[in-house]
Amino acid sequence: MRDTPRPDFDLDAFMPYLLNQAAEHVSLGFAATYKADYGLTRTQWRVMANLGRFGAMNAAEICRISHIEKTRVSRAVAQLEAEGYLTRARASDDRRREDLALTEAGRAVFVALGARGMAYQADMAARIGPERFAALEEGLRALIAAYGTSADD
Amino acid sequence: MRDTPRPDFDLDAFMPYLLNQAAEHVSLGFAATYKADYGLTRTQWRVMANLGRFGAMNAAEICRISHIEKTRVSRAVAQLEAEGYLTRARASDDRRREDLALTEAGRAVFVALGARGMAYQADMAARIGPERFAALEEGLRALIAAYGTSADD
DNA sequence: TGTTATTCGTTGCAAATGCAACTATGTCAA
DNA sequence: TTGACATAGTTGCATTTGCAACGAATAACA
Repeated sequence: MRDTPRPDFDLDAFMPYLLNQAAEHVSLGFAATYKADYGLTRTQWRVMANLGRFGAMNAAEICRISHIEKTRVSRAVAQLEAEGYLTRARASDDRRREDLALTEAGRAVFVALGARGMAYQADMAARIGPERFAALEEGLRALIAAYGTSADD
Repeated sequence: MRDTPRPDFDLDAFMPYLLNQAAEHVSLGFAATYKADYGLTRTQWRVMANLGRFGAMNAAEICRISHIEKTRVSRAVAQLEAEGYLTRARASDDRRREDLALTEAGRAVFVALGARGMAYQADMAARIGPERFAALEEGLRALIAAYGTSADD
C-alpha cells in the first residue's frame, strides 16, 4: 500500500522536467562566471547580451525577444545603468520609449563574457559529442519555434 | 558608433540561452495546468511527482534526486501536507528523518496530472516530429549526465 | 476635436527564494 | 561516557519575483 498503483507517467522521461534539469545545470555553470567576476545576475547578463548582440533597443523589445517579464527587465536596466553598463535616452519620436545602449564599459563586459561563453559552449559540445550537440540545438530551436510563436509573441 | 564592433558571440546559438528559452516556454505551458486546476506551484508539483513516481522517501532524498534546494522542499512539503496531499512520519530508526508519502488525494492528483503530462508530451512530440523529439531527449540526458554528476551530486 | 483604448515603463505589495543560523538527532572514536 | 563532527529539517531575514495598478504618452476614430 505504500507504493503507487503506478500510472505510466515517468518523471524521468518528462520533457519539461528534462529541460529544466538541463537548463539549470548548464546555466548555473555559466552563471558562476558572470556572477563571480562581474556581479551580474542572470537577467542583467541576458539584457546585456541582447543589447550587445542586436544593438540598441528599448525595454519592450528586449521583453519580446527574450521573453523576460517586463518588471524584471525594468529593474535590471536600472541596475545596469547605475553600474555604468548602459545608458537610457528618451526617444524623440515617441517619448514613452527609452532607447537603451551599452556604454563602452558595458560593451567590454559583453565582449569578455561572450568569449567565455563560447569557450563554455565548446566545452559542452566536447562533453556530449558534436553530433549530439548539433541535434540538441536543432531540437531546442524547433521547440522554441513551436511554442514561442503561438503563445505570446 | 551605436552598434557593437560585434564579437563572434551569438546569443541565438548560445546553448544555455536556448535551453532556458525552451524550458521556459514548455514549462509555462504545463505549469498553467497544475496551477489553474490544483493551485500547485512548480516545486509542489515536482515534489509530488517524485513521490508518485518513486514512492515514499524523505525530504533529503527528494533534494538529491530533483536538485531542488532543501528550504524549498521543506516549504513545499509543509504546504502539501496542509492541503492533505501528503503525510509525514518520523522514521523509527532515525528520528531526524521524516518519511513522506502521498495520501489518496495526493495520489489522485498525481495520477490526473500524470495523464495530462503524457498528453502534453505527446503533443510536443507531434509538433516537432518524433525523431527530433527523441534526439532532443537523448541530448538533454547527455547534458544532465555530463554536468550533473560532477557538480553537486 | 474629444473620447476611448493601447503602449511604455515604474512602483506597491504579497509571495517565493537563497543563504546562513539554528535545533534535534545520530555517528564515530578516544 | 564524552566531545567533535555530520545530517535532517526548520526558521529568520534580506533579496528577488510576479502580478496588478498606475501615470504618462500616443494612437484610433467617431
